[in-house]
Amino acid sequence: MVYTEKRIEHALRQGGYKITPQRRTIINAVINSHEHLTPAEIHGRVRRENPGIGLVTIYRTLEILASLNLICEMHAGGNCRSYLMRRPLEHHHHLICSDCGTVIDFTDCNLGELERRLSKETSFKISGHLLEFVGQCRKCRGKTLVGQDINA
Amino acid sequence: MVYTEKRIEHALRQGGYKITPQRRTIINAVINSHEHLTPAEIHGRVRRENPGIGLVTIYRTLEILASLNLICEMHAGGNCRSYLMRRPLEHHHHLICSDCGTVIDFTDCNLGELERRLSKETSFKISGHLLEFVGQCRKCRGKTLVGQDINA
DNA sequence: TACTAAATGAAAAAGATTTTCAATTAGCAC
DNA sequence: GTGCTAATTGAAAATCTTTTTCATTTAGTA
Ligand SMILES: [Mn+2]
Ligand SMILES: [Mn+2]
Ligand SMILES: [Zn+2]
Ligand SMILES: [Zn+2]
Repeated sequence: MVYTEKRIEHALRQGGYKITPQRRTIINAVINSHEHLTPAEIHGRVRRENPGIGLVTIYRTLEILASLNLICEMHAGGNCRSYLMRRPLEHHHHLICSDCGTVIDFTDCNLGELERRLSKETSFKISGHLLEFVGQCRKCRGKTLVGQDINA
Repeated sequence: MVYTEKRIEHALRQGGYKITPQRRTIINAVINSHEHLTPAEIHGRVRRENPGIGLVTIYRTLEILASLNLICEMHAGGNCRSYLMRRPLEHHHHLICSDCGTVIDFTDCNLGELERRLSKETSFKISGHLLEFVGQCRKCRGKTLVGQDINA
């Protein structure tokens, strides 16, 4: 199921939100990028088409889109800035280069059984999960010799 | 293997860092908490023992401790502030309540095989992973009816 | 005890995100 | 189409978080 502009606008309407030119522009910027963008980056792109648009509107729109599950946030290791990214075509996860930031998507995670067990043991109603592997890409290997575990 | 003050100080010395009263206080604050604390929260606690200590010193010390793998950061969904947390006794992951922020640790993740495959396919040298489940705890359930997927 | 590089804290700077509020506008009723 | 109204927008200010600078202090060592 692909997230087209039409579908996203439909979802917005369903949620009781209005369709404004600003929102249209933002949605297009996000749809048309295959990268994970920060609000500031989205602002930069959106301005090319609509120079007057404010960064605040980006934040507000992204918040709505995220609340409707149309896009979502990404939390990379290292410096924990909030990176917003486009909603992909399907559930997937990331493999991130800790040096250059390259992000590779992958789709299989097989966490269903673990999720079921946790849910049972803790009485949580689990609604999602975040899985990221961190390492060094081929390019970046050979420069440093670190190897850190980002879990805790 | 438990991270006592002594062991952490040893690791600092090994890394070429000096042991200062400030660092001692910060380490103790982190060791003695079973919660995940932000730099500001750590500052608050540390000040009770050493009122003059600056927030900058917290940041600097936490950065060192993280670089030595003695503590690490946590990236929760929702508002992506960087939460620092104490290094637990072993590799583990989190189950987080999206409403009240309660964090439950769990240790099994069985990601070895997936990691090996990814590593092979992408030529990444994988050094760690981050796995978090998000949901609603028992208490918080019954209030709202959301159910979001935090992946992308 | 003296030396020196490392560490500290105050203050400023830099960034990111949120709040406020007056002006504008999308969607709807007529 | 016209007008109404609540939602939306953007500028500015306010908040927060994190980093940088720099003068002063201090831990570790000889
Ligand atoms: Mn933990
Ligand atoms: Mn992705
Ligand atoms: Zn890389
Ligand atoms: Zn809860």
